[in-house]
Amino acid sequence: MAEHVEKQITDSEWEVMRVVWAQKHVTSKEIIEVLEKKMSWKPATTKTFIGRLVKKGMLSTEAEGKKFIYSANVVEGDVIRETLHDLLDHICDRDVGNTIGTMITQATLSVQDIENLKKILEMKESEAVEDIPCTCTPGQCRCQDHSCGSRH
Amino acid sequence: MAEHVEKQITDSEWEVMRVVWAQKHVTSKEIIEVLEKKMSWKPATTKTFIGRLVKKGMLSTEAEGKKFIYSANVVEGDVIRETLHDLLDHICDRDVGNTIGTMITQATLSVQDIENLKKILEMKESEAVEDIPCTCTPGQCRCQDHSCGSRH
DNA sequence: ATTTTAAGTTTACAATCGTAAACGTTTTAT
DNA sequence: ATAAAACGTTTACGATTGTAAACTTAAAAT
Repeated sequence: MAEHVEKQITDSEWEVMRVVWAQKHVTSKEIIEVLEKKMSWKPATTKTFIGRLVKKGMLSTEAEGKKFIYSANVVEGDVIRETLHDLLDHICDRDVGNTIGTMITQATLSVQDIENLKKILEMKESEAVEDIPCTCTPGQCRCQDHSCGSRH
Repeated sequence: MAEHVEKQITDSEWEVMRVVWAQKHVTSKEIIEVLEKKMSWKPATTKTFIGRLVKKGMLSTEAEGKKFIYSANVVEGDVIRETLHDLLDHICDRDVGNTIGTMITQATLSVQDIENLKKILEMKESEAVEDIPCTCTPGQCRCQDHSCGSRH
């Protein structure tokens, strides 16, 4: 599992994928209905995105009976992971911890979530490093100049 | 602080912004040099992105002496927050906790980071909810059908 | 003072994206 | 059996993005 998703998906395509992920296999009619409601897209618009996703290899079609049934070729988690990875590519490694902190601060979490996260953090403790090296390109981060704490 | 950043920035533009954020004010020459090295961009390419960022209002120019000095109109943290927010827009509220978990799992964290995050989590505990309501559009998430745990 | 050089601005151009109509087939309803 | 509806495919078209050359003007070097 955890296939590497090379292809990025756009915001609009993501809307379509969510419908497919939510059901296991869907017809275009269902996708169109959901997004007509949510996004106010004309049926033609949704059709375009479906077509592009099929071309990109994100969706599979199988003629079930007479019409097409769509199913996803990538799992939601992988797309999320890939997106997060892209974001982390834009920030200094030393700043990742703070960014996660921001996320936690802004999120609504359940007691269960917090429980889980605490557990994950504890496991992380074993491999925690004293000082994270900055691997930024010189000129794109202050860490090189003077030893900066995180979140400059 | 924490201005709302309406304008999205593209990956390429982000590269430019990082150079500006790293120094407080830079000349185009410096930006060009850094990105010629890192991205193998021709000077003209970097110039284009600088121009677009100025037009978008992300960068300010002030003629210091004879030439221009660029400085950022948005802080890095806000752009990061905005990007994270956009990502969260694509996933079910009930799944945010897990997504953060994924992030923590994949990140390299320092002992200090873990310490901080634990503290944040503890503070979060007070406002932790028992069950996070799913606010997804019907048809884009399974939570509606049957009570699903997070990460379906 | 002229020529070079550097900086900023314009123009270019293909690829992708958002948005959608039009078209060709196949089903389904009349 | 025909007409109408539905589905997938093509075509369209302006906006944004990545990539960069060309142009203009001002500064620096000779």
